[in-house]
Amino acid sequence: MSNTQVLNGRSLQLLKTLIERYISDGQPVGSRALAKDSDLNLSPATIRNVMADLEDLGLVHSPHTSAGRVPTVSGYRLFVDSLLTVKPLESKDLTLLHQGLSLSEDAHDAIGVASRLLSELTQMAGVVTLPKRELVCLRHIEFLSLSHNRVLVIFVTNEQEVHNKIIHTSRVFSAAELQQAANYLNSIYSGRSLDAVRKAVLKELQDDQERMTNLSATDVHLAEKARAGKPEMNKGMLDAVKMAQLAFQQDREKDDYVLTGETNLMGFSELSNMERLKSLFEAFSQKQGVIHLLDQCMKADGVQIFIGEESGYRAFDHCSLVTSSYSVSDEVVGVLGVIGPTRMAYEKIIPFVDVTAKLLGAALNPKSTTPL
Amino acid sequence: MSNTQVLNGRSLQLLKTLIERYISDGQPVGSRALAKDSDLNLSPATIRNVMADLEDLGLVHSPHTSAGRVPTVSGYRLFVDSLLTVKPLESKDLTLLHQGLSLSEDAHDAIGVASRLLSELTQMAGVVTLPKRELVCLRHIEFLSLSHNRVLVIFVTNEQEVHNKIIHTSRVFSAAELQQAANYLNSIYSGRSLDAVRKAVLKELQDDQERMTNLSATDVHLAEKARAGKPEMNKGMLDAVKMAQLAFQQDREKDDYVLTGETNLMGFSELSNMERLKSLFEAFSQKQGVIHLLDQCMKADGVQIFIGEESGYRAFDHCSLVTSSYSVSDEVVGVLGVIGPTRMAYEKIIPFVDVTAKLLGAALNPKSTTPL
DNA sequence: TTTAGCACTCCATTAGATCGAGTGCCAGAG
DNA sequence: CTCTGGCACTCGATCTAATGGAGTGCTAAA
Repeated sequence: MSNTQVLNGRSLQLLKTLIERYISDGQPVGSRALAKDSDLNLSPATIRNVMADLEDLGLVHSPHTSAGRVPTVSGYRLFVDSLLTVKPLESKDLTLLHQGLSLSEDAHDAIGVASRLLSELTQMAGVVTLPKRELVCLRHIEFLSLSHNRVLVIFVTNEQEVHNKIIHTSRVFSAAELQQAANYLNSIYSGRSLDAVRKAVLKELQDDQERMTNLSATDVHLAEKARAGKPEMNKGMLDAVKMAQLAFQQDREKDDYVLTGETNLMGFSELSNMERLKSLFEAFSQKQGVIHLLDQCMKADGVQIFIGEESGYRAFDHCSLVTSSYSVSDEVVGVLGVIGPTRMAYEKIIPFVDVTAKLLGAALNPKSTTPL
Repeated sequence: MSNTQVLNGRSLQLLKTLIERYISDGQPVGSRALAKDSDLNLSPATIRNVMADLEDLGLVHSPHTSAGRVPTVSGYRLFVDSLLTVKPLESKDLTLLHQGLSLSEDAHDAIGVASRLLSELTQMAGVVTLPKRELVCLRHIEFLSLSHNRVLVIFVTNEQEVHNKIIHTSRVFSAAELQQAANYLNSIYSGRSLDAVRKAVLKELQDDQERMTNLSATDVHLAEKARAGKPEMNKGMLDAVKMAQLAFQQDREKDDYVLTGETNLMGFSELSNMERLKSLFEAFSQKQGVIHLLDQCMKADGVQIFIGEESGYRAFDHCSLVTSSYSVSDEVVGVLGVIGPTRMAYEKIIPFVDVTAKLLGAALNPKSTTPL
């Protein structure tokens, strides 16, 4: 009984050839074809025995009695984890990537270009998340008074990106007050990450709260102590901090990723089922599911792959997602990848995604971050 | 021979019932069904004769010998132009529209809401163009120095919208210079439409050019004359104007319209053909074709309809587009509409689009435009 | 352990048969 | 002249049966 020694080199090699064949043809692979494709000189009958074993292990699957074999998700998994021989990126593609990304104006532009290149060169869908805010540094903040107690907050980050948001204030502020507040915030928080600013601002407010409580308790000693640590915060500064708090509080950006080339997915037969296609596209426009998936990929750095149902999202059941995180200054700030049918040319896509991530990271690198 | 008097009331009424029936069923309508549906008490045979006439006129069409009749594009056109009895908007929908739009924060928000409501309430795709720049007024402009001779331009418009753009300058400007330039521009151009600003700025530059030429020709007299009209422009102002020119020069916004609910279109059988669907979605993501189409709708005010091939874009061959322009202060500034299969319930969609346009206009109205 | 042979299964394709919806046309009624 | 009933005909849709081929599983022998 071969069960003790099932996953020997030979069966693995056969699995590999089977998957390669299936990826290129899209047809279930029969024992005869496999016998010819593999270098091992085996008869179809032998191959059939091996296939039976692989089927027992859940690595391949027969759509029906007299069809060949098709890889299962576990089969693909084993394949990409240990059987795959990655093909180096074609130099043509490398050139295109390099040119496209090095010419980009600002972060958003670079991300758009990356997404477009991913989708065009792979003929699948390309996706790139926006850099997460923990790693984005504040360069400059500005306030502008609007009508009805509303203030427009504009801030520029280290990636030359401009963000803006409208906040509601408790009273009307004069232009001078706003200017002063901005000056104050710029002097203290410029250069720190958005997330750090958010935390620091919260702390300031808490400290102030405490101080107030203490003062109202007329415990002069404690108030003195609290004040000792840092300079007294005057009314203007407090307003500034409050505004900053409103400005930086968690607003999961509406635009969390850039997706392009979705339409490429409509060409694949495994997605020609309208229901599947619809739920996939709905997932794309609802975004949150996709965001969650991509967030997971950000944790592990390097290339990450979800095959078929592995993602846990029904909409992605017949898709695979190949991602890689990209970094700025050795810190992971985002993820990019390719979405396509489970049957995709992993050996090409993996290095492709890998390189794109590296080049995008390089393009975003604050090479030119001269302070304001 | 009935050819002389073909389009009498009876045949028109039959055409109307046929189209209504076809719109609700999606099946070719036979003479028997039509005989029952219409109030005229006619035998199927008579109906068949009428149908033959309508077919000669190109208003209906038979998919094959023994099928019923289906309206052609001309049939639909006649129907919507003169046969249609519009149904008043359901009050439930009206309420939803009203609530959704009146709560919107800023222009972009309102547009997003409008698009979403259009798609959700019609179960088709909703589209809304951004207001065109001729009607958007500048409220405030600001410059921020970036690295490498780049300057970030931020401007706020009357719709509480913030736009930003990076321009490349010929030399590095100090923060003070930029501040001064912004002050200058704000004092002159604030409150004028973006388009007007663009034109005025161009004129300034031309005038200056002339003055320079004249001066270099040492024709003091002419120079004097040129100078007489307006105060001398100093170096700083010139820089400011040049920067403004860069900032406002035609950049057809990347984001010219907001489209939602595309996935609703995947449910319609007439779009279940993957090729059609793909080319339609490609048109959506390429945008320019759609923009051009919508621009056409902006010329005529009121509801505008493109049925099937009428649009001239192959991708829209099996779709209809019902649009209406929307206005702020009695000026048409944009278009909104619904995209669906040619077989759609025009009698409901038309008033729906009409009302949505009016409500969006109202929501965008500068009710709250207190100056800065 | 591998291989050849054989019976068997199942899909895909084709062809034929049948049914029903609907048309076109004609001849007769109003 | 208009409308209607009747009839032959067309065509799609659906079902059945037949056929071929690809591929398997099992067994027995090398």
